Amino acid sequence: MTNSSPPDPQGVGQIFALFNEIGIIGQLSRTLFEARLEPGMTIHQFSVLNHLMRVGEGTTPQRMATAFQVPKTSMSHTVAGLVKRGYVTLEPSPTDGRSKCVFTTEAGRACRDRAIAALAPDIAELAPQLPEGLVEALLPHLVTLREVMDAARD
Amino acid sequence: MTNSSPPDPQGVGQIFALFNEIGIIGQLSRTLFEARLEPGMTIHQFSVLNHLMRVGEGTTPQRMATAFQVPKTSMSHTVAGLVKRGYVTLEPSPTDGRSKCVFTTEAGRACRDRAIAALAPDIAELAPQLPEGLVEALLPHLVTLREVMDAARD
DNA sequence: CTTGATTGGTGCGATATCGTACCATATATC
DNA sequence: GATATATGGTACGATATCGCACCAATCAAG
Repeated sequence: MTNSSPPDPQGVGQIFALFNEIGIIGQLSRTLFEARLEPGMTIHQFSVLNHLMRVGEGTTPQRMATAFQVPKTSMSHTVAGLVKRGYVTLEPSPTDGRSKCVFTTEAGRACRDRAIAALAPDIAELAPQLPEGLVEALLPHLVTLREVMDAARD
Repeated sequence: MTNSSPPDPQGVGQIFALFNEIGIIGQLSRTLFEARLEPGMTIHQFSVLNHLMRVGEGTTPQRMATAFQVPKTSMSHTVAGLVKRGYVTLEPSPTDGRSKCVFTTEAGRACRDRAIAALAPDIAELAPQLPEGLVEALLPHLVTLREVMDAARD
């Protein structure tokens, strides 16, 4: 407990530990996921596919870059990979000559469904090992935490 | 809600959403952290430094690789970076001719303290924006979730 | 309309991640 | 002790991530 500054205004150490746990769990779930995705497919690629289908088709790479909090060059690379696989198409924006718009293809939707189906067994195996009500207890609080952090980045 | 298989044994969709949130928050906090670490320093490098000081000096790279759930080549690379910066030393193991042992140097400890001090203001700024008791509500549940997942990987 | 600042995207180079193959040491079996 | 298997680490190549510089289109002033 690096006890240097005064009194620890409001559980800074606690929040630090919180992010530590979240990071570890994120890493564990990422490894879990990647093992089931089709070879060569990235979590990011899957996430983008998922995002398009959940949030809406036709967003721009830049918007997804900020949504995912990654540099635009990274998003560019991810989208390029999906294009190469034929899972999304990149159309020039009809309203803004600089932008492009991303749409999932039929193959993309199928791929996403396949991926989720491939993931489900692992999750179903994990589920009964979790204490009753744990997920329900965590999820809403995590959502608010994300919302606060999302809003906090000016 | 990919409604393909039968009845969704036990909130598989919920758990999926849970991991989704955790992944996003992890990404947000990673970006937050990286912005404050000294230039060229990775989260992984900081995590290793932190791990050594919290869990114990003298572990082997391989043990840390499994602890962090990353391939051993990645851990090797991370440790090499820390060695190059003079933050850890790699000694041959006295009991096992194959292994090496990792120890933090004085500079390494100083670096870790500096990093935490650099991070604290951001966290302190975030803290008051969080609902009362949120961290306390989340942390224990996240710990058990991590423990279950940790135990689940045979 | 012209100038200057902003914004979306790409090209490129440096570094990180990670799978495969490989080597050395250790452990098990006989 | 000899052989087989397992384990820790490294070398190397392929891909991912990301900062920086650049270009084109938009927007804001004047």
